[in-house]
Amino acid sequence: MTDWASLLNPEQCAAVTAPDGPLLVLAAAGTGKTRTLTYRVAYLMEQGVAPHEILLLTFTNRAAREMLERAESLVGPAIANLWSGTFHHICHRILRLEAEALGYSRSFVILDRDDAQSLLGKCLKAVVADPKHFPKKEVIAALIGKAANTEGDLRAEVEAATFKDPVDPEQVLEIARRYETAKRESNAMDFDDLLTLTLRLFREHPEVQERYAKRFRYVLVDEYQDTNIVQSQLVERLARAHNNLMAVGDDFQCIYSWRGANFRNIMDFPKRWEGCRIVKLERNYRSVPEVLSAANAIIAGNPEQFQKTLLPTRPSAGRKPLVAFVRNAAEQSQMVIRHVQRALQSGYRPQDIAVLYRSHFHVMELELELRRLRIGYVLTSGQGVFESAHAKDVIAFLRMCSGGADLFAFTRMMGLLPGVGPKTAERLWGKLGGRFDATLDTDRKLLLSLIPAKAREDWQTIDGLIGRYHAEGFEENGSKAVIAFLDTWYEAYLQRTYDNAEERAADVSELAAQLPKGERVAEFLYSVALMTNLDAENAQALKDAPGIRLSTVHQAKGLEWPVVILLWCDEEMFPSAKALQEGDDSEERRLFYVAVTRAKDDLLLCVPSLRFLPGNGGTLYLRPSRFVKELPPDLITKRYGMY
DNA sequence: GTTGGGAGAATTTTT
DNA sequence: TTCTCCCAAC
Repeated sequence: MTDWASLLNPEQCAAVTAPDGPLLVLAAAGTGKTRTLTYRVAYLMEQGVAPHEILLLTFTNRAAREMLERAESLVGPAIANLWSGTFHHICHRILRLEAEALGYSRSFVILDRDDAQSLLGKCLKAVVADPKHFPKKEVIAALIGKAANTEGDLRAEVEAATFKDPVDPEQVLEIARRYETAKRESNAMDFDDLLTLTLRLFREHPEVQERYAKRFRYVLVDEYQDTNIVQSQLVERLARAHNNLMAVGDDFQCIYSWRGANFRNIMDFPKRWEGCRIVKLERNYRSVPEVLSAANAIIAGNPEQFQKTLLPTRPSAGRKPLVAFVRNAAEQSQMVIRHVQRALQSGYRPQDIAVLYRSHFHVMELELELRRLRIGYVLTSGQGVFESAHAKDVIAFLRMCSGGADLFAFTRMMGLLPGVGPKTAERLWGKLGGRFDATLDTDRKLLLSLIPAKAREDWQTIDGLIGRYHAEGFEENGSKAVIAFLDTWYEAYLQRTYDNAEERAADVSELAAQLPKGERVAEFLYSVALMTNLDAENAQALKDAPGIRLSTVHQAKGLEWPVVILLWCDEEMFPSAKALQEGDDSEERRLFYVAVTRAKDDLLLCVPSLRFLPGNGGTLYLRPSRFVKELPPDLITKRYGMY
């Protein structure tokens, strides 16, 4: 028997060893949330709960992986039978088994954002006569997504939104209907569908719901403050029968309400789950007191919250957070680089240092400067590895080779051929009868005969690759397939299409190297749409790679570094002007709080006063962020100009 | 129908 | 500066 009390502080121990029933753990930043969750898993297993009876839901893939790793070190390889992952992953896993109950085939494809939006764009064009005076597909996509994630009414969403030109809600509804139909006809689901269709599956098929609810006798949810209505209903349906629900979260760190996350879910948890135990974790093991004081001051500005104060356990560092007022982006970059050099001199490793920012574009100048000076960095934000055109081409190729191709992969692949565009691709797909199975010689011969003369030679090469794919067992070794594709045909395509062909080819080689070993290509393809740049096989390598870290604050959630530098602490930048249009600044403040609480020892806030606008040479004067101004002067050190 | 050039717009956060 | 969309030429 494990002596839990000796391994955990009293509050953590209370959470870990809590009896059956609903449990809410309010875990402030850096108070051992992950530790508590993983020990809870270990505790349950020691009590005789089988791993396959436990469901562990997280918000990011990284959190899921980290928790599994840590749990494995406690309980050993049996942990493999535990279902853990993001809501999207778990729903995906369920739908792969149950999709037929919803009228989908089990081999449905997942549309990533680009695919989903271009499909939506087609529907929009079919409905709207004058697209110039109609919101763009991105805007419509956002409205549809908002309605889906909040179980809301699309018409109400449209009526509540403001547009340049008046918008007829009927048209938006019609676009949404067509989009639904289009997805169904092509056996495709977008990200939101993974959640909403699983919920519908449970609603319409109580026996399926019951099967999963029975199986998962214990449901554990991380980052509960960032769940949306659909997610909380899914949890409810899985856990209501047995009440063994553990929700862990911090209302201070709710930063995804723009995606439908509703921190009411955590605020109302005690009401919805009668007899729920509440445990507060407030002892912070991460940061020095100087950082915590600043964090507490920032979050105090928000009205509605569970009262929690970060209590320091570490000794003082004798150094307050530094607020550096600099002139512009160039000076900010210099400041960052000097700060990094100082940190390195005092013994930190590059990977101990993180530069955080509100939006991707905030880091552009710094990135260029780091590159110029050949300072190593790891950028974990921006376009994902799998989102670039060349990566998607390669994945489309794999999809064509491995089992039955889907419309989206087919269209993409055909579009690469000379003289073939969307219309021809559509026609070909129609003539194939809406299917293509690369394992069938008849399908391959038919397609080869249908390809227009102009593209025939290219397609013959690729068709040969498809033949080799099956003859040489590439299905078991995806990287061989990718390399063969690149060498035989794709590199030449890149050369004639892009001016940065070498870069892209190198990317593809890298991708080939990253393909999971020992996994069938089909398995990889199923979930590739749910992977982000953080989830590639080399995640571990990335974790240990040298170089300072550059990341958005959102992506930094759950992580920590000894030294944290925050860029662009200015009005309009952080808080972002766009976000303020949506409502009050409380979410931006929570986001700022998340940024500050990532720092263990040392925090630098950069406040440039001037920004060059994109385009031709305009400049904009910036005022220091309200979040900086709100910091009591005695908690920080101010510095004007460079070191 | 496809492709490439040119004009125009634009920078929030993620599964 | 970079991507996206639209139009005109093939």
